[in-house]
Amino acid sequence: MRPHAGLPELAERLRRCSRKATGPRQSILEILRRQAHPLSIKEIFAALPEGGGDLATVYRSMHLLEGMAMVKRFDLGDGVARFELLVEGDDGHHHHLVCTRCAGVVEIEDCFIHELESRVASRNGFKAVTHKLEFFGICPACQNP
Amino acid sequence: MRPHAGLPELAERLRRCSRKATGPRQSILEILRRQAHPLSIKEIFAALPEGGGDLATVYRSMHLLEGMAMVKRFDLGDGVARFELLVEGDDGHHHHLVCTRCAGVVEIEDCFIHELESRVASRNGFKAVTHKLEFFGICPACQNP
DNA sequence: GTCCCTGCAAATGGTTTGCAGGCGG
DNA sequence: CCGCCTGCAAACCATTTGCAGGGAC
Repeated sequence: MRPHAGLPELAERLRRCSRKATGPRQSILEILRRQAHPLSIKEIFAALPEGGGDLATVYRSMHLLEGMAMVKRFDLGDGVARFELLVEGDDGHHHHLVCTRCAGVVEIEDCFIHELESRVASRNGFKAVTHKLEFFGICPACQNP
Repeated sequence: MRPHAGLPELAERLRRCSRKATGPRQSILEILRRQAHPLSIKEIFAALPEGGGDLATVYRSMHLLEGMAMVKRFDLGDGVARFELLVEGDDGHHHHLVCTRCAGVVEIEDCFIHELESRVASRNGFKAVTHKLEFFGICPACQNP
């Protein structure tokens, strides 16, 4: 995976879209930049510096960043949205293997479904077909308590 | 797909687990029995006969039925749980192709992921690995408005 | 100076729960 | 009869929104 851009470059990407590189937004991007795994809104909010932003602001920021394709939203099936920072120009398509005991997450690099995707699309006459796929299981650490 | 059991047989399955075959539960099973596609709680509730049950009762019933493996829960990514009736002894594993415009659902019979599943499991040392996979696209009807 | 953003608080929508009475087995 | 179930209402949790003041450019 390509390394993420530095904070100044991320801020630049915001300004390029006539969006403001405000304090809370830079904090959020910095938090995501340090994380290999998807973070929930609550986790991001908790990692914010003291008084560094409001929960509603985090929600609004994630919406904005998602719309700009600067972050990608993942649904790990527990009713909580999670986000990962995107490398510019990458669509961030990949999957996760989630431990159902400790909620730990492993990134799965390969995506093996694109061929199936086109088969599913043509068989049913659908266009613009995408997919969501996540794996669940019990991680090594949780197998021996 | 094997046809679903009749209502008496479904009621029998409840009693076998010392659960009561009450009015609301039978109504819910009857509604699901007629449906090929997953139904949301709201949809089930709306299909109930006049005064045939409370919304909370539907939630509680779906929980119970899911625990008994009489229904399967699906998450189509819109924050609403949906349910399908299960044939006894079947785990109901399959996937859906969802139209992002009209929310129509096509059932995808084959599951082609089980081999990948074991590969993902052994590579990462996980046990009991399962997966969730749903496809999204634009259905034929919605392509020509 | 102009809008975009923020903080606060209240609203929303899906889902869960506490409680007292009711019905199935 | 006993305990599982139900209806009603209130609680919960993630997320969204209205509003007025404040800051980035």
